[in-house]
Amino acid sequence: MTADRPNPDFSTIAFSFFNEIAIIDQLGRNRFERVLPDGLSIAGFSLLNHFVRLNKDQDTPSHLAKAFQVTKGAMTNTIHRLDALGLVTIVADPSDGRGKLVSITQAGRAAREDAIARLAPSLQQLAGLIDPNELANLVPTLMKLRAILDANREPDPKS
Amino acid sequence: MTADRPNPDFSTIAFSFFNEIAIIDQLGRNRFERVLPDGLSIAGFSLLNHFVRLNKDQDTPSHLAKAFQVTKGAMTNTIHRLDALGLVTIVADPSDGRGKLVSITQAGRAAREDAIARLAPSLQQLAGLIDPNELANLVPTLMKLRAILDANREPDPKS
DNA sequence: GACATATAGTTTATCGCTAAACTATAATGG
DNA sequence: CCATTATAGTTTAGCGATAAACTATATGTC
Repeated sequence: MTADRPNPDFSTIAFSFFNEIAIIDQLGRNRFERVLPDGLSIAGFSLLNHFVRLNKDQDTPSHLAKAFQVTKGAMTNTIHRLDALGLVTIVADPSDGRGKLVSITQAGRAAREDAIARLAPSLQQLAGLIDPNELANLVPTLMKLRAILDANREPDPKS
Repeated sequence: MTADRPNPDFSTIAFSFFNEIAIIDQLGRNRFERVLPDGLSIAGFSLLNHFVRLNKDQDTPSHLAKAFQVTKGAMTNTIHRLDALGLVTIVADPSDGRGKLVSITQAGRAAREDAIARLAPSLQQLAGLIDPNELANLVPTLMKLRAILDANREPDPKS
């Protein structure tokens, strides 16, 4: 009678955990969003940042969607918004009639720099409030959990 | 030239942290959402759960919005959806012409029970994949961070 | 009591995301 | 080669959230 129910303690812990995660996500997202340049969203900034960090200047939408663990539709939207702002360019993939290639523009690089500069004060403030080590210690465990959750999704593995 | 920029290490850590948080939130949300009864969202379930956990059976929308750290508009939406499903009732507050009082119905309690039952296998699975202690150890730190982020939001404290 | 201001709730516009249907091109295997 | 199946990208509908404008009622003050 108890064996086939999940450990009640675990349920409680999991609820608390996901609840904190959800609130932190909301607060963090909000904090960064309101400081970003006009049309640039977190999604857009992350994409620009991706190009610079990995020192790539071309990538396909489908690969980007996988990298950010987001649906293709979401990535279409993000890319098209950045394109409208002139921060990326989209061209047909010469070697695959179905595909496209996305590149970051000079304006895109500049917008990323600008965004980082705007983010600085906010990060500066957090650095004064949070012990960097405490934060750093959390990351590996979160990565592990993320990997477990990612590898064990509920059914319908369509992609 | 470097003194007025945030510690680069901290920026990197913070980016990683919020990135993991965002992905975990998405995966967790998705995992639970697809297992919930038809019209019931996480927002709706959380609200029903709130009533039961705190053993309340009446609350005002504005208080609920604060409790969940959500805008009034979002709470209006959540409540109206639950009302449409018959899981809560909304009546005018007799002692305040502006206010309303939300109550959970019997159907709402039943829907919550049902949701918890449906959640069980998913939690069961996680319990087998994640060390409960590891998860439990994370929670206090996350709560502390959440409190800091909450207390130090960016400008425009309208609410 | 009247006016200024605060609070409760709703509405509308916008954003990012998912899911699912759809188009078009590739790749595979009789 | 042709039919099947897989993959790339787009589109549409729906959800939850924010922000800001709006209505209505309370409250505080002179």
